[in-house]
Amino acid sequence: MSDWHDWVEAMATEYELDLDESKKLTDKQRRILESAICVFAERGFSGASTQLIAKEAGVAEATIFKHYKSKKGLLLRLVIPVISKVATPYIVHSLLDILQEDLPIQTMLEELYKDRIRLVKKNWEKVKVLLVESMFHPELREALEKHVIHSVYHVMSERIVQFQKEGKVRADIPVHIIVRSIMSLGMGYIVGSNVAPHFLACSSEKEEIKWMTKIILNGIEEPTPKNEKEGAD
Amino acid sequence: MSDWHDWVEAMATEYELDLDESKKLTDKQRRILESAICVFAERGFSGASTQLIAKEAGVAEATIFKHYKSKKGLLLRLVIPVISKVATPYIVHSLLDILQEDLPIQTMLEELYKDRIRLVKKNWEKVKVLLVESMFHPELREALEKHVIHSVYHVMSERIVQFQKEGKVRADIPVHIIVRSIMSLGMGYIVGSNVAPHFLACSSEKEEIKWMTKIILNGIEEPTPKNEKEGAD
Amino acid sequence: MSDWHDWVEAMATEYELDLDESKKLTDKQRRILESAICVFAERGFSGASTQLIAKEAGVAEATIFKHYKSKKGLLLRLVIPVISKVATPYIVHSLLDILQEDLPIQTMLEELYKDRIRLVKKNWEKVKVLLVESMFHPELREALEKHVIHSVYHVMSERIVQFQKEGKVRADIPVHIIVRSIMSLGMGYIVGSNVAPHFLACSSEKEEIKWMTKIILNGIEEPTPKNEKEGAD
Amino acid sequence: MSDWHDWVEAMATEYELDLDESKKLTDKQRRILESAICVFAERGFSGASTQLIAKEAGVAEATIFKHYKSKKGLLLRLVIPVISKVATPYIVHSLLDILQEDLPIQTMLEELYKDRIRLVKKNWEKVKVLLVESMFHPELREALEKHVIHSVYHVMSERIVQFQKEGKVRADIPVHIIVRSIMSLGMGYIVGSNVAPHFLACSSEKEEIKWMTKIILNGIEEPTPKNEKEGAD
DNA sequence: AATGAATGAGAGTTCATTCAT
DNA sequence: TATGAATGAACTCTCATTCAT
Repeated sequence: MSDWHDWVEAMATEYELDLDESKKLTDKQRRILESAICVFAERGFSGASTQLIAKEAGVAEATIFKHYKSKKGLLLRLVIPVISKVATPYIVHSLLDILQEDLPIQTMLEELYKDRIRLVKKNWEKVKVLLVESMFHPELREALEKHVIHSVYHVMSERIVQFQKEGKVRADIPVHIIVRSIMSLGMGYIVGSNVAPHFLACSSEKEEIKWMTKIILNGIEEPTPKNEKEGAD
Repeated sequence: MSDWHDWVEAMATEYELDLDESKKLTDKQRRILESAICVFAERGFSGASTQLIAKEAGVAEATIFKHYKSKKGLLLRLVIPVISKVATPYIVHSLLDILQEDLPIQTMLEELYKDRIRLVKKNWEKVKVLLVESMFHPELREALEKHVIHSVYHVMSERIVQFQKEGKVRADIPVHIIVRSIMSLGMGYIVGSNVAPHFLACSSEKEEIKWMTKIILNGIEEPTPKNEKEGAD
Repeated sequence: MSDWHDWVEAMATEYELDLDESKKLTDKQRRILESAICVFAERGFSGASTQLIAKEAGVAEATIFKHYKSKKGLLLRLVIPVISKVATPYIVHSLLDILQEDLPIQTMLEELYKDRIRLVKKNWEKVKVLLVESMFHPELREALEKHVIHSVYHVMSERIVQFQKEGKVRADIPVHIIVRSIMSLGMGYIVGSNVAPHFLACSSEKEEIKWMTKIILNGIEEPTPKNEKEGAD
Repeated sequence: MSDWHDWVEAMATEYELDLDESKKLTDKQRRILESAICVFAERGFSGASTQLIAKEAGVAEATIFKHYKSKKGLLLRLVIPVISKVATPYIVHSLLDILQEDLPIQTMLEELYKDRIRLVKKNWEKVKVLLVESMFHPELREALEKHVIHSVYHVMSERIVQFQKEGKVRADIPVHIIVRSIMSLGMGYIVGSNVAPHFLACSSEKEEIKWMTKIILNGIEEPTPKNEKEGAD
């Protein structure tokens, strides 16, 4: 949380972005951004041409370059906010909100999933662009890793450790695996509901979240009331 | 499992691929393929230039087109085998091998993870290309969905249902959620170990698999011996 | 005469041509067109490279494609006007002007030749391109046939029939042969004067036209001495 | 008629052609030639690719170059014979045969047309290639002009002059115009029957020839027995 | 005699970007 | 501010041709 701000600034400066949202976007600027999100999401950064973005936005190609200096600048203009404004501080903050509330684990997890899933679904196109392009642009990858993943991991693992100390989470499981598992189920749901919603994510969101939480907490195994379940193993 | 063969044939025909592996590849052909995997994985399909692929392979650009007719043909030549030869029949087959062996769940899951993870890790670059490009090429997406995801889902869900009937898996959890959760944890591990291995996947593979399996089976919650944990639910 | 308009529109649309001449051509656009006519005429469509056309026009190659979308579009931009604007309506119109004036046959033919020859000579390069390329581009061939040849043939044959009815043209000769013969002599002169002017077309144009007309009307045979048909000549 | 032989030799040498027909063509050689004629006729020299020619001939591309050294050599191999073997000596010879037979003009013209038309129709594809390509290859144009056109013109004009002296052809018409007219009608028929046979050449060949001859000899004008037809002019 | 493999040169076309207006 | 015109560089792909076998 200390240096993403620098990175954002540096990127914004390098690509001459104006990140001050108070200077409200003109109509054309907004249309360019929307068009760009859409085209990037559909064809990827390299596959998108400024020509097409301009056409979809209903502006001249040159206009894009008046505002964003370069194609990559346009990408960053879309993606930096996801990292800087939306992602990191907001994530961490709202995460902390939830984590610090001293809720029972189950409620906490449910809130967590509900919140995260809503967030990602609302920004799905942007998130998709960010995830895909972070594979091909090292700066993006690093920023994503360092700021988003790391900080999320950080706050979550701290809370998990606390839960372990409180005897509410099994202390023998390595923390990183617990954190990763929680995240994996969430991502799995989102990806599944975008890739094959009809059989990978076919219940209501509420149901899905309930079960994901249950599985994380109690696993899928039928509890064998009296005798040890793994006796035969 | 019935028509992926047609799709593969159709694609191969459209892009004039010779899928008969018995016709051994020339040295140059092999180098082209290797170079292509590498460059596609690094920069994505659109971002990769045939010029660069040729240079890395140490051949003339024209040579690529003598063998693969078009850039997209080259992509498919890499990616179709992952779907057709490696993915579908192999996955299903080896999956069935494991699923039908009538092992206890835990062993089965461990075997499953071990096998799948090894498979994906071995072909990670190809898999990465396939996953990313399936976002931008509808034919790929459809093939992946229809043949790989669907068939894997199919065989797995059948086995889960069977476990449920045998009273070994909780029958109240919807099958699709169970299947997705198993897959999610696996993918989460693989992605994590490629994205941020130092904190998302820092144990030995064996350890990781062991814990993933445990979590899936028993969850993370500390069993509270006396009172029922789900009493409040 | 009913559907050439559609064809022209369709072609113009397919190749994104702006046929509205009121939007005056840029200087560069004009130079591109001139260069293209010249290069196509010299080397044929396939033999001409956009690179050369660009060089001769003194513009960048990319500029050509900004204006004409494709090489074939450029060809059509040259050739459609010959069919649409110059050829069909103009030909028919001016043909009708001449044919309807109720001139004696000889004057009519002379006017016809004079007019047609001037027209074709002025646009010789374009016409040459059109003729040659219509051999290799079916759409062109069809348009040429359907619209130019057919409509010219139509108006001419009607007039000839009328002449035949008036007893001014021998009624036993099939009309199509008469029309073709008139056209043949004209084309023969034009081609001859372009191929071997020094011995195939070595008189003044006026002379040539006079004699062509005479031959069509009275043939070349020496009238058999008894009754003078051209006694006054 | 003196130096076409040199030209042919020079060309043959330059392109390493073996013109000695006694060395019978292998099956593949023949297939290459046939394929080449066909492809050149369909797409023009520049538009034809050796790849396509090879494919249509059912041989490897390299095989073409074993036999003909270069693409242009292949063209000349097709086209030189039309000029050298078929065209010039044969034309002149058979022309002379006809011209010298001392037939009445009408019979002579009919024979001429019949003979020429048969010849051209039989070799139409080759002739088409020759005509079109002579527009783009100066050597071809010169050879065609110098040897074919010139020599044909030469023998024909001599015969016409003779007819004029004999009082069988009007002496006031310039010879070149007469020759050109005869050729024009013939070419007009051939072109017409290839371009728009249904309305430009819709009678039987015999009929067509009969009328062409009639028109050349007596024109199309209705003989007006008593009063002067051009009194009003 | 015939070919599969290979290629340098160049084809047409698109790219992101600049600039005068 | 916004754009039409323009472009150099790079793109995918095809060309005629060579060479080892």
